[in-house]
Amino acid sequence: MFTVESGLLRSYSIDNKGKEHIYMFAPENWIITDNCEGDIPCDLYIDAIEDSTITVTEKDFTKLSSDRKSLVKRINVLQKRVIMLMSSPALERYQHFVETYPDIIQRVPQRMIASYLGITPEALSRLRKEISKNK
Amino acid sequence: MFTVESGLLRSYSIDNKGKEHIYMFAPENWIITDNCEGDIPCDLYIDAIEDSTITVTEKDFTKLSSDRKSLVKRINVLQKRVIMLMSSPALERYQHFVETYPDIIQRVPQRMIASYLGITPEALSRLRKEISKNK
DNA sequence: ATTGTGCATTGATGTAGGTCAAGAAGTGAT
DNA sequence: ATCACTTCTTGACCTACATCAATGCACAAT
Repeated sequence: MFTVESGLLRSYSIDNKGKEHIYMFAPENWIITDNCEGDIPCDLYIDAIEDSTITVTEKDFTKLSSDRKSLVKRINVLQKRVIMLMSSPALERYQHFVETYPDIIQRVPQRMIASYLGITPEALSRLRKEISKNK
Repeated sequence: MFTVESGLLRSYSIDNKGKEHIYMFAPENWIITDNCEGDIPCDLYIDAIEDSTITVTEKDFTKLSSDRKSLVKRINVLQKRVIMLMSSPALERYQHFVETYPDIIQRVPQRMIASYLGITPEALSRLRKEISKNK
Protein backbone atom coordinates (compact mmCIF):
# COMPACT_ATOMS: atom_id res chain seq x y z
CA MET A 1 0.00 0.00 0.00
CA PHE A 2 1.58 3.25 -1.13
CA THR A 3 0.82 6.68 0.26
CA VAL A 4 1.97 9.42 -2.07
CA GLU A 5 3.81 12.21 -0.25
CA SER A 6 4.69 14.06 -3.42
CA GLY A 7 4.65 13.29 -7.10
CA LEU A 8 2.18 11.19 -9.08
CA LEU A 9 1.62 7.45 -9.40
CA ARG A 10 -0.71 5.45 -11.57
CA SER A 11 -2.11 1.96 -11.43
CA TYR A 12 -3.06 0.13 -14.58
CA SER A 13 -3.94 -3.25 -16.03
CA ILE A 14 -2.69 -4.80 -19.23
CA ASP A 15 -5.20 -6.60 -21.41
CA ASN A 16 -4.59 -9.70 -23.52
CA LYS A 17 -3.62 -7.55 -26.50
CA GLY A 18 -0.90 -5.88 -24.44
CA LYS A 19 -2.78 -2.61 -24.15
CA GLU A 20 -2.56 -0.62 -20.91
CA HIS A 21 -5.68 0.65 -19.15
CA ILE A 22 -5.16 3.17 -16.39
CA TYR A 23 -7.29 2.38 -13.39
CA MET A 24 -6.27 5.25 -11.17
CA PHE A 25 -4.07 8.29 -10.82
CA ALA A 26 -2.67 9.00 -7.36
CA PRO A 27 -1.34 12.52 -6.76
CA GLU A 28 -0.24 13.93 -3.40
CA ASN A 29 -2.00 12.47 -0.36
CA TRP A 30 -3.65 9.64 -2.23
CA ILE A 31 -3.33 6.04 -1.30
CA ILE A 32 -2.86 3.52 -4.02
CA THR A 33 -2.67 -0.24 -3.81
CA ASP A 34 -3.05 -3.29 -5.97
CA ASN A 35 -5.79 -4.82 -3.82
CA CYS A 36 -4.78 -8.38 -4.65
CA GLU A 37 -6.31 -9.85 -1.50
CA GLY A 38 -6.84 -13.52 -1.09
CA ASP A 39 -8.36 -15.38 -3.97
CA ILE A 40 -8.50 -12.79 -6.75
CA PRO A 41 -5.28 -12.63 -8.77
CA CYS A 42 -3.75 -9.21 -8.69
CA ASP A 43 -4.17 -7.49 -12.03
CA LEU A 44 -2.85 -4.01 -11.42
CA TYR A 45 0.61 -2.62 -12.02
CA ILE A 46 1.76 0.53 -10.27
CA ASP A 47 4.42 2.96 -11.31
CA ALA A 48 5.45 6.59 -11.01
CA ILE A 49 4.66 9.18 -13.67
CA GLU A 50 6.60 11.91 -11.87
CA ASP A 51 9.50 11.71 -9.45
CA SER A 52 7.70 10.87 -6.24
CA THR A 53 8.13 10.37 -2.55
CA ILE A 54 6.17 7.41 -1.25
CA THR A 55 5.39 5.85 2.11
CA VAL A 56 5.03 2.11 1.92
CA THR A 57 2.66 0.41 4.34
CA GLU A 58 2.17 -3.29 4.77
CA LYS A 59 -1.49 -4.13 4.81
CA ASP A 60 -2.82 -7.24 6.41
CA PHE A 61 -6.20 -8.17 5.05
CA THR A 62 -6.79 -10.68 7.82
CA LYS A 63 -6.52 -7.98 10.48
CA LEU A 64 -9.28 -5.82 9.06
CA SER A 65 -12.56 -5.54 10.91
CA SER A 66 -15.31 -7.46 9.15
CA ASP A 67 -17.19 -4.44 7.85
CA ARG A 68 -13.99 -2.91 6.56
CA LYS A 69 -13.28 -6.23 4.88
CA SER A 70 -16.61 -6.10 3.09
CA LEU A 71 -15.90 -2.56 1.88
CA VAL A 72 -12.57 -3.72 0.48
CA LYS A 73 -14.29 -6.64 -1.24
CA ARG A 74 -16.77 -4.29 -2.79
CA ILE A 75 -13.94 -2.13 -4.06
CA ASN A 76 -12.32 -5.19 -5.62
CA VAL A 77 -15.52 -6.08 -7.42
CA LEU A 78 -15.87 -2.52 -8.72
CA GLN A 79 -12.23 -2.49 -9.78
CA LYS A 80 -12.75 -5.62 -11.85
CA ARG A 81 -15.88 -4.11 -13.37
CA VAL A 82 -14.16 -0.85 -14.33
CA ILE A 83 -11.25 -2.69 -15.91
CA MET A 84 -13.57 -4.99 -17.85
CA LEU A 85 -15.71 -2.09 -19.08
CA MET A 86 -12.56 -0.41 -20.36
CA SER A 87 -10.78 -3.39 -21.84
CA SER A 88 -13.09 -6.30 -22.59
CA PRO A 89 -15.66 -6.64 -25.36
CA ALA A 90 -19.26 -7.38 -24.43
CA LEU A 91 -18.88 -11.11 -25.09
CA GLU A 92 -16.14 -11.47 -22.49
CA ARG A 93 -17.98 -9.34 -19.99
CA TYR A 94 -21.02 -11.56 -20.39
CA GLN A 95 -19.01 -14.75 -19.97
CA HIS A 96 -17.34 -13.34 -16.88
CA PHE A 97 -20.72 -12.41 -15.47
CA VAL A 98 -22.11 -15.87 -16.09
CA GLU A 99 -19.14 -17.47 -14.34
CA THR A 100 -19.22 -15.08 -11.42
CA TYR A 101 -22.97 -14.95 -10.81
CA PRO A 102 -24.44 -18.14 -12.32
CA ASP A 103 -27.46 -17.92 -10.03
CA ILE A 104 -28.38 -14.36 -11.01
CA ILE A 105 -28.71 -15.36 -14.66
CA GLN A 106 -31.59 -17.70 -13.78
CA ARG A 107 -33.41 -15.06 -11.81
CA VAL A 108 -33.48 -11.88 -13.87
CA PRO A 109 -34.71 -11.14 -17.40
CA GLN A 110 -32.01 -10.86 -20.06
CA ARG A 111 -32.61 -7.22 -20.66
CA MET A 112 -31.44 -6.56 -17.09
CA ILE A 113 -28.27 -8.56 -17.64
CA ALA A 114 -27.70 -6.45 -20.74
CA SER A 115 -28.30 -3.31 -18.72
CA TYR A 116 -25.73 -4.45 -16.15
CA LEU A 117 -23.19 -5.23 -18.86
CA GLY A 118 -23.67 -1.86 -20.49
CA ILE A 119 -25.17 -3.15 -23.75
CA THR A 120 -28.64 -3.35 -25.29
CA PRO A 121 -30.91 -6.39 -25.00
CA GLU A 122 -30.58 -6.84 -28.77
CA ALA A 123 -26.80 -7.03 -28.54
CA LEU A 124 -26.97 -9.56 -25.73
CA SER A 125 -29.39 -11.70 -27.70
CA ARG A 126 -26.94 -11.81 -30.59
CA LEU A 127 -23.99 -12.61 -28.33
CA ARG A 128 -25.88 -15.55 -26.87
CA LYS A 129 -26.76 -16.73 -30.35
CA GLU A 130 -23.06 -16.66 -31.27
CA ILE A 131 -22.14 -18.61 -28.16
CA SER A 132 -24.74 -21.31 -28.73
CA LYS A 133 -23.65 -21.64 -32.35
CA ASN A 134 -20.06 -22.35 -31.34
CA LYS A 135 -20.95 -25.43 -29.27
CA MET B 1 -28.93 0.94 3.66
CA PHE B 2 -30.77 -2.28 2.81
CA THR B 3 -29.70 -5.74 3.83
CA VAL B 4 -31.40 -8.38 1.75
CA GLU B 5 -32.72 -11.28 3.85
CA SER B 6 -34.39 -12.99 0.92
CA GLY B 7 -35.27 -12.07 -2.64
CA LEU B 8 -33.39 -9.86 -5.07
CA LEU B 9 -32.91 -6.12 -5.34
CA ARG B 10 -31.20 -4.00 -7.96
CA SER B 11 -29.78 -0.52 -8.01
CA TYR B 12 -29.65 1.46 -11.23
CA SER B 13 -29.15 4.90 -12.68
CA ILE B 14 -31.16 6.59 -15.40
CA ASP B 15 -29.24 8.50 -18.06
CA ASN B 16 -30.33 11.69 -19.80
CA LYS B 17 -32.05 9.66 -22.54
CA GLY B 18 -34.15 7.90 -19.94
CA LYS B 19 -32.30 4.62 -20.27
CA GLU B 20 -31.69 2.49 -17.19
CA HIS B 21 -28.26 1.15 -16.31
CA ILE B 22 -28.08 -1.48 -13.63
CA TYR B 23 -25.27 -0.83 -11.23
CA MET B 24 -25.70 -3.80 -8.94
CA PHE B 25 -27.76 -6.86 -8.19
CA ALA B 26 -28.25 -7.71 -4.53
CA PRO B 27 -29.40 -11.26 -3.76
CA GLU B 28 -29.62 -12.83 -0.30
CA ASN B 29 -27.13 -11.48 2.25
CA TRP B 30 -26.00 -8.56 0.14
CA ILE B 31 -26.06 -5.01 1.30
CA ILE B 32 -27.21 -2.38 -1.12
CA THR B 33 -27.30 1.36 -0.68
CA ASP B 34 -27.48 4.50 -2.74
CA ASN B 35 -24.27 5.95 -1.26
CA CYS B 36 -25.42 9.55 -1.67
CA GLU B 37 -23.15 10.84 1.06
CA GLY B 38 -22.50 14.52 1.50
CA ASP B 39 -21.74 16.48 -1.60
CA ILE B 40 -22.32 14.02 -4.43
CA PRO B 41 -25.96 13.96 -5.58
CA CYS B 42 -27.45 10.52 -5.29
CA ASP B 43 -27.93 8.97 -8.69
CA LEU B 44 -29.05 5.46 -7.91
CA TYR B 45 -32.54 4.06 -7.70
CA ILE B 46 -33.23 0.84 -5.85
CA ASP B 47 -36.09 -1.57 -6.31
CA ALA B 48 -37.01 -5.21 -5.92
CA ILE B 49 -36.93 -7.68 -8.80
CA GLU B 50 -38.36 -10.50 -6.70
CA ASP B 51 -40.56 -10.43 -3.60
CA SER B 52 -38.00 -9.70 -0.93
CA THR B 53 -37.48 -9.37 2.78
CA ILE B 54 -35.24 -6.46 3.68
CA THR B 55 -33.64 -5.04 6.78
CA VAL B 56 -33.33 -1.29 6.68
CA THR B 57 -30.42 0.34 8.51
CA GLU B 58 -29.82 4.03 8.96
CA LYS B 59 -26.27 4.89 8.13
CA ASP B 60 -24.58 7.95 9.48
CA PHE B 61 -21.62 8.95 7.36
CA THR B 62 -20.35 11.36 10.01
CA LYS B 63 -19.96 8.56 12.53
CA LEU B 64 -17.67 6.44 10.40
CA SER B 65 -14.04 6.09 11.35
CA SER B 66 -11.81 8.09 9.05
CA ASP B 67 -10.33 5.15 7.19
CA ARG B 68 -13.75 3.66 6.68
CA LYS B 69 -14.84 7.03 5.37
CA SER B 70 -12.06 7.00 2.80
CA LEU B 71 -13.08 3.52 1.66
CA VAL B 72 -16.65 4.71 1.18
CA LYS B 73 -15.41 7.71 -0.78
CA ARG B 74 -13.39 5.45 -3.00
CA ILE B 75 -16.47 3.33 -3.61
CA ASN B 76 -18.41 6.44 -4.59
CA VAL B 77 -15.76 7.42 -7.09
CA LEU B 78 -15.77 3.93 -8.59
CA GLN B 79 -19.55 3.93 -8.71
CA LYS B 80 -19.55 7.14 -10.70
CA ARG B 81 -16.91 5.73 -13.01
CA VAL B 82 -18.83 2.49 -13.67
CA ILE B 83 -22.02 4.39 -14.39
CA MET B 84 -20.27 6.78 -16.74
CA LEU B 85 -18.51 3.95 -18.58
CA MET B 86 -21.88 2.32 -19.13
CA SER B 87 -23.96 5.33 -19.98
CA SER B 88 -21.91 8.31 -21.15
CA PRO B 89 -20.09 8.79 -24.45
CA ALA B 90 -16.37 9.51 -24.40
CA LEU B 91 -16.87 13.26 -24.78
CA GLU B 92 -18.88 13.50 -21.58
CA ARG B 93 -16.49 11.26 -19.71
CA TYR B 94 -13.63 13.51 -20.75
CA GLN B 95 -15.44 16.66 -19.70
CA HIS B 96 -16.31 15.11 -16.36
CA PHE B 97 -12.68 14.13 -15.87
CA VAL B 98 -11.48 17.64 -16.67
CA GLU B 99 -13.89 19.14 -14.18
CA THR B 100 -13.11 16.62 -11.47
CA TYR B 101 -9.32 16.49 -11.82
CA PRO B 102 -8.24 19.73 -13.50
CA ASP B 103 -4.74 19.43 -12.06
CA ILE B 104 -4.12 15.92 -13.37
CA ILE B 105 -4.71 17.09 -16.95
CA GLN B 106 -1.69 19.37 -16.71
CA ARG B 107 0.55 16.67 -15.40
CA VAL B 108 0.06 13.58 -17.52
CA PRO B 109 0.36 12.99 -21.26
CA GLN B 110 -2.91 12.83 -23.16
CA ARG B 111 -2.51 9.23 -24.08
CA MET B 112 -2.77 8.39 -20.36
CA ILE B 113 -5.96 10.41 -20.02
CA ALA B 114 -7.29 8.44 -22.96
CA SER B 115 -6.21 5.22 -21.30
CA TYR B 116 -8.04 6.23 -18.13
CA LEU B 117 -11.19 7.12 -20.07
CA GLY B 118 -11.16 3.83 -21.92
CA ILE B 119 -10.51 5.26 -25.40
CA THR B 120 -7.52 5.54 -27.73
CA PRO B 121 -5.24 8.58 -27.90
CA GLU B 122 -6.49 9.19 -31.45
CA ALA B 123 -10.09 9.32 -30.28
CA LEU B 124 -9.22 11.74 -27.49
CA SER B 125 -7.35 13.97 -29.89
CA ARG B 126 -10.46 14.19 -32.05
CA LEU B 127 -12.72 14.90 -29.11
CA ARG B 128 -10.51 17.79 -28.06
CA LYS B 129 -10.54 19.12 -31.59
CA GLU B 130 -14.35 19.06 -31.56
CA ILE B 131 -14.46 20.86 -28.24
CA SER B 132 -12.08 23.60 -29.34
CA LYS B 133 -14.04 24.08 -32.57
CA ASN B 134 -17.26 24.71 -30.65
CA LYS B 135 -15.88 27.69 -28.73
C1' DA C 1 -60.49 -18.86 -27.63
C1' DT C 2 -58.96 -14.09 -27.77
C1' DT C 3 -56.81 -10.15 -26.47
C1' DG C 4 -53.21 -7.80 -24.16
C1' DT C 5 -48.61 -7.21 -22.32
C1' DG C 6 -43.79 -7.83 -21.73
C1' DC C 7 -39.70 -10.26 -23.27
C1' DA C 8 -36.62 -12.22 -26.73
C1' DT C 9 -35.30 -12.42 -31.37
C1' DT C 10 -34.16 -10.93 -36.08
C1' DG C 11 -33.10 -7.84 -39.92
C1' DA C 12 -31.61 -3.45 -41.90
C1' DT C 13 -29.08 0.39 -41.22
C1' DG C 14 -26.39 4.01 -38.51
C1' DT C 15 -22.47 5.63 -35.73
C1' DA C 16 -18.91 6.10 -32.12
C1' DG C 17 -14.84 4.82 -31.57
C1' DG C 18 -10.93 1.45 -33.02
C1' DT C 19 -7.01 0.35 -36.09
C1' DC C 20 -3.34 1.33 -39.08
C1' DA C 21 -0.25 4.30 -41.20
C1' DA C 22 1.76 8.66 -42.02
C1' DG C 23 3.24 13.23 -40.73
C1' DA C 24 4.39 17.17 -37.43
C1' DA C 25 6.26 19.09 -33.48
C1' DG C 26 8.78 19.03 -29.22
C1' DT C 27 12.87 17.37 -26.39
C1' DG C 28 17.08 15.36 -25.03
C1' DA C 29 21.72 13.27 -26.25
C1' DT C 30 25.69 13.33 -28.94
C1' DA D 1 23.02 20.69 -36.05
C1' DT D 2 21.44 16.11 -36.26
C1' DC D 3 19.59 12.00 -34.68
C1' DA D 4 16.59 9.36 -31.86
C1' DC D 5 12.54 9.15 -29.31
C1' DT D 6 8.05 10.35 -27.89
C1' DT D 7 3.70 12.70 -28.19
C1' DC D 8 0.05 14.52 -30.70
C1' DT D 9 -2.50 14.92 -34.84
C1' DT D 10 -4.81 13.64 -39.17
C1' DG D 11 -6.72 10.70 -42.76
C1' DA D 12 -8.75 6.37 -44.59
C1' DC D 13 -10.94 2.55 -43.44
C1' DC D 14 -13.15 -1.03 -40.22
C1' DT D 15 -15.95 -3.09 -36.53
C1' DA D 16 -18.66 -3.62 -32.41
C1' DC D 17 -22.48 -2.24 -30.87
C1' DA D 18 -26.72 0.99 -31.05
C1' DT D 19 -31.07 2.16 -33.05
C1' DC D 20 -35.39 1.31 -35.12
C1' DA D 21 -38.93 -1.52 -36.62
C1' DA D 22 -41.12 -5.94 -37.18
C1' DT D 23 -42.16 -10.55 -35.59
C1' DG D 24 -42.75 -14.38 -32.56
C1' DC D 25 -43.80 -16.20 -28.13
C1' DA D 26 -45.14 -17.10 -23.52
C1' DC D 27 -48.41 -16.18 -20.01
C1' DA D 28 -52.16 -13.91 -17.64
C1' DA D 29 -57.00 -11.92 -17.72
C1' DT D 30 -61.37 -11.98 -19.53
